[in-house]
Amino acid sequence: MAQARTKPTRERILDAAERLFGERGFAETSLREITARARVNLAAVHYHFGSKDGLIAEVLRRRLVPINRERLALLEAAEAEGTIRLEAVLEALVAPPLRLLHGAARERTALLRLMGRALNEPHPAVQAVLLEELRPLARRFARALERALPALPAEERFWRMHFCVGAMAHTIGDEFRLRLISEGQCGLDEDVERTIARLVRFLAAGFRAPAVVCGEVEAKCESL
Amino acid sequence: MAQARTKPTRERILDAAERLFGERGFAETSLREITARARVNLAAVHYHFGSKDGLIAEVLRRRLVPINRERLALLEAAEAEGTIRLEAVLEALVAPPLRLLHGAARERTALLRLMGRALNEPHPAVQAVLLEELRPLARRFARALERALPALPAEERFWRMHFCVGAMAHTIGDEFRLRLISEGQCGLDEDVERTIARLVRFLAAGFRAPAVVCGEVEAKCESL
DNA sequence: GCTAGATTCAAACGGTCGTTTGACCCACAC
DNA sequence: GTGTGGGTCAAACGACCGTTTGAATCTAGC
Repeated sequence: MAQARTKPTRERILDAAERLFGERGFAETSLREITARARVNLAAVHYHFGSKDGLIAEVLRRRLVPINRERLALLEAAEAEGTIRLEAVLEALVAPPLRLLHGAARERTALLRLMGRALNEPHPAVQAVLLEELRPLARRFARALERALPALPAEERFWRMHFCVGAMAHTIGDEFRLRLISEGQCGLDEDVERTIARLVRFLAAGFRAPAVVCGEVEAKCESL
Repeated sequence: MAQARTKPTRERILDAAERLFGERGFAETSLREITARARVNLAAVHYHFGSKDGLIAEVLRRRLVPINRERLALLEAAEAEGTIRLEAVLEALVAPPLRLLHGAARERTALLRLMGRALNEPHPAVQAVLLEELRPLARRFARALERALPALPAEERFWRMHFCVGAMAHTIGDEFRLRLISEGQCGLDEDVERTIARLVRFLAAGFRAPAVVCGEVEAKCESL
């Protein structure tokens, strides 16, 4: 903590904001709470970030950019092999954010709840950052999945990517409900690599399921 | 609309609140916006609901209670047969909220984004309602899944329920990102029953995947 | 027609919010 | 020493928030 005192103001604000946004939400956290926790003057936020929206965007970017860089690196490594393994693609998508759970124990729940929740935040400043950071990534992964599953119809592939993102975001952002479901038997404090393996296996099996074809809907009860 | 004018104040408030909460979020929507849209006096909110938190809780309950009633009805119907089919259990969970998409076209996005997002809302009033309404439901479904998949280790089952909830919530709440991923090729406006079939098949395949066992994590790259 | 209770109304309350201002501090170049 | 500019500070601004009040209005029952 002796070091924390000498940290530059800008980072102290980001750290405090990340923590409080994660615990309480963006709109429910005031700049006064953030600057009080960071032991910094209220006006410093506007000096360094321009506005509250600017701070929100920077809080998100600070974590999202390295995560996405690692995702792309893992994806390229997976593509370097001759054939693309579905599991490798999925792991490239879900592992980087989950591995951040190994960071400082105090910060981790706040940070990750924040990231998981940001996906569903209607706030325009939040959506703008996510759109900018995630759009090229989505295109890259869509192409990789197409190569890994050439037989799967495009429509079905998109829907399954959608399901996949939901499962990942919920895993990242909402440990609480897992504990509720399992009545305390499961939690994110178990080995992270095992959690990743569980998620990847679940998703891979879903992606490999036979596609739902036209005319099948009415008959699905009998056919399954 | 001639009828809408004669609707009781209480329902006019709920309708307007549902719409605005869905579009903008709970904290970002003021009671003044809600009462203005409902063409109702500001104080009517406190007369009918006690407080803004009371209104939020009622907005959620109005949709959640019938959905959960239908979920339980479908689940009991599925259990009435001798053996529990996994697909029937999953459909009982995901179909009721998705079928609400058939309601009035204007309202649907707002309503469902609201429900999907509420899961990740840290606001205490929101969490209290969800906890109360979802806890008994989670226990019922956990038992049904145990019967449908007796060979699956409990730990793995809980994790997969978690993944499942995430995929469902994201499907319900975030059509926007699906359109983004698919570059406009997919959307929730396709046949709802087919969407349900897609989701159920994806989830069922995930649930049926072999469990991740101890000691497997390090070797998973080679074994898969 | 009158009363009692339920509902609606305009107006204001105190508080908190994001933002702005202008003075102040201090390290460093000249 | 002096000026300069990046950074910090306390204080205030106007706007908007959820909530409260007390009178006005409506609706039944007698």
